[in-house]
Amino acid sequence: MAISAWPTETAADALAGFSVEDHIGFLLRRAHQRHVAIFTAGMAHAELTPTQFTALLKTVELGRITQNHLGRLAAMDPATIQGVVRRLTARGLMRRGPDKMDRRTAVLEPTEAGVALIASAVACARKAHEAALSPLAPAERDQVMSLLRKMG
Amino acid sequence: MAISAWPTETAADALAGFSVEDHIGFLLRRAHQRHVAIFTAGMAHAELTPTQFTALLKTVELGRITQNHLGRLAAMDPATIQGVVRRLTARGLMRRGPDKMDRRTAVLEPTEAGVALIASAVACARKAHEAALSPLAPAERDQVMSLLRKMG
DNA sequence: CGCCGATCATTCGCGTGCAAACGAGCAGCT
DNA sequence: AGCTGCTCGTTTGCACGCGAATGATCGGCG
Repeated sequence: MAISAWPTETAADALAGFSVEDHIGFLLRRAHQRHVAIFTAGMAHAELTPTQFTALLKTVELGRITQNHLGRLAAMDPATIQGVVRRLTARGLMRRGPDKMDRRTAVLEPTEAGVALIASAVACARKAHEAALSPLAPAERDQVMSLLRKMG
Repeated sequence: MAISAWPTETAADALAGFSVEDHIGFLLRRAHQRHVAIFTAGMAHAELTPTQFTALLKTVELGRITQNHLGRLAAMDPATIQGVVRRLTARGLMRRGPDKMDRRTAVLEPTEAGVALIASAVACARKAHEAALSPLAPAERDQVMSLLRKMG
């Protein structure tokens, strides 16, 4: 019997049937990379990264919001949102002010420039969304959005 | 007519019907983040990041490979794979040697420690794969893998 | 009132991810 | 031989992303 003649434990055994290309993490990383590339190219004139766009848009939508709260809505931890907000305020796209009720928090609100920029940025984001999904049929686009939402 | 009474251009117009949560980039970023968290937790004992795991696995599979070639297979650009390989070689999981035929390239190969580590790492990666897909039904898992492959 | 756990924001360190620029080496072509 | 264009690998700079630690503040509870 050929099977019993195999070594009991080999690296090949553990690797059998495993391919990185079939790993969900690999596919997610690749798809995300591709979207960032598409988004960045389309957003060239506005110079907003995907995370900066998300943070600024949420701020414009909500008007006044705490930094950590904004981070939770935008799926960024406190350490990350801190840097994003710092870069956006440095560019004059949002403003930070103190909160009279809670001296720990910094309340954020968009500036005129931020509101003005977000309109054209949304248009670019729509195009990036379409471009990233362009390899898929319309029904498939709905599917992948729904499935990713469940995985979130 | 109410419509003609509206302002010609407002930020609200551009934002109408747009929600970051419905943007493919946002969903990809969130799903990817979640997978990295799951993978990292499961790989705690091996101390391999997803990219390090991918690079090491590919090296073990192929035996001898050029750094840039490895990067292409693992979906990392030259600047990124350089850092990944540097950390893996520093930990003694792979080795770099010169190529007699082409003095530009550095040929990589796994060490004994690298081969030994990859076996248990693959088991952890399988678990992370299952855990990341756990919110989905079996048929949906195949769907999302197939769709992400098309988007790659 | 004082204490204590939770929350807010910041900082450090490490690891991706990529554009851009660079020097070295290879191959083909004249 | 020289030239040209390509590839290989590296470095720098910037931007996420997060674990962990820190300090300030808030809230509730005794």
